[in-house]
Amino acid sequence: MAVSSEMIETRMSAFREACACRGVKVTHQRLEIYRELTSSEEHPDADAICQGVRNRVPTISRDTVYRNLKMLAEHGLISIVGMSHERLRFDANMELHYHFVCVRCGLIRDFYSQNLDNIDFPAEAVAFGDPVSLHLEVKGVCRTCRSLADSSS
Amino acid sequence: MAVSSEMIETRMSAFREACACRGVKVTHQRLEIYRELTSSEEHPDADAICQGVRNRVPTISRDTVYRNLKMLAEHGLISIVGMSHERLRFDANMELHYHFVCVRCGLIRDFYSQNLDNIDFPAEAVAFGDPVSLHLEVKGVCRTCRSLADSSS
DNA sequence: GTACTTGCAAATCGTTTGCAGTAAC
DNA sequence: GTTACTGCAAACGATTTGCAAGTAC
Repeated sequence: MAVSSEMIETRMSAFREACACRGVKVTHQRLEIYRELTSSEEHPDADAICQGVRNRVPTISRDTVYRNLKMLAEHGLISIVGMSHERLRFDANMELHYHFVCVRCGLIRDFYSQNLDNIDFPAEAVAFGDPVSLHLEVKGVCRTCRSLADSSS
Repeated sequence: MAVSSEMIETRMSAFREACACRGVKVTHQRLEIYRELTSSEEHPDADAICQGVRNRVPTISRDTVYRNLKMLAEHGLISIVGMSHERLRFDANMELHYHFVCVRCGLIRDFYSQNLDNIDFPAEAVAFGDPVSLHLEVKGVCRTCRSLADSSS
C-alpha cells in the first residue's frame, strides 16, 4: 500500500477516460475494483480484491469482481500475473517491468531494470515465429521468509 | 516427436534408476507416463498424456496420470510449464532452457541460449531476497499461425 | 429507452482425494 | 508380507454462465 493518493487519483482519472474511450460503462463497482487493484502492490487475487472492495461496497458479488477483472484484462487495462498455476492474480501496473516471486510465501513484487529492458529477442526464439513480448521472473526467497528460516535454525 | 528412440531409451534407463534411488516403485503405468512425456516436444497436458498412454495401457485412469505427474514434479524428475493459467502442462526436459509460447495456438517450444544463461540476477530483484532461479519466456506468433493469418488477409 | 451490468444461483472444468483391491519390492 | 500404487467414484475449488432486475448513458 505504498501507492500515494495523488497517484491513485491520477490513475483513476486515466481509467475513467480509458473506459469512456472504449464504450465501457463507468459503474461504481468497476471503479472500486480498479481502485482496489491500483492501490495495491501485492498483486492480489480475485478474492482479496473482492474482500477489499466490500469495505466500501458491501453488496458487491464475487461474480462481478471476476467478470470485471477478466474484462479489464481483455481490454489491456490490467494484466494477469503469476507463472504458476495457483489462482489468478492481477496487476494494474502496465509499464514494462519484471517480477520477483517468493517460492515460500508467494509474494510477488515488481522491479524495473534497464539492463533487462535491453535484452533482444534471442535468435533461437525468433526461429519459432514472430516474437511479441519477453517475460522474465526471478524466483527466490524473500527477506521475510529468509529471516523466519534463519531464526528457526 | 523428434526425439530419437535411442534417446528415449537412455532417458527411460535414467528414469528407472532415479526411481530406484528414491524408493519410488517402477510400475508399468509410471514408466509409460514418463515415456509419453519424454517422447514429446509438445509439453502436453495431463489429458493428452493420458490419451497417449492409453494407446499402450488402455485401462489407465486419469487419476493415475495426474497423481504420477504431480509426484514426479515434486521429485524434480519433470517440471510444470506454462506461465499462463490454462491447464497444467509438463516437460521432461530438465536442462536449463527457455520457452517460446505462441499467443494464438498455445504452442510451447524449448530453446537454448548461452546469452540468456549468462544473465545475472538483477540487483533490483536481489533487493527483495535471495534469488534462486530465473525464468524467461518469449511470447509471439508461431510460424504456423503466422501463415494462417497471412493467407486469410 | 436501450444496452450494458449486476447479483444470484447453478454449472463447469481441471484437478484432488478416500477407499478397497492390486502389484512392486 | 509390507508398503506403495492403481482405479473407481465422489469431492473440491476457482472460475464461468444464464437469467431477471437494475443502472449508466
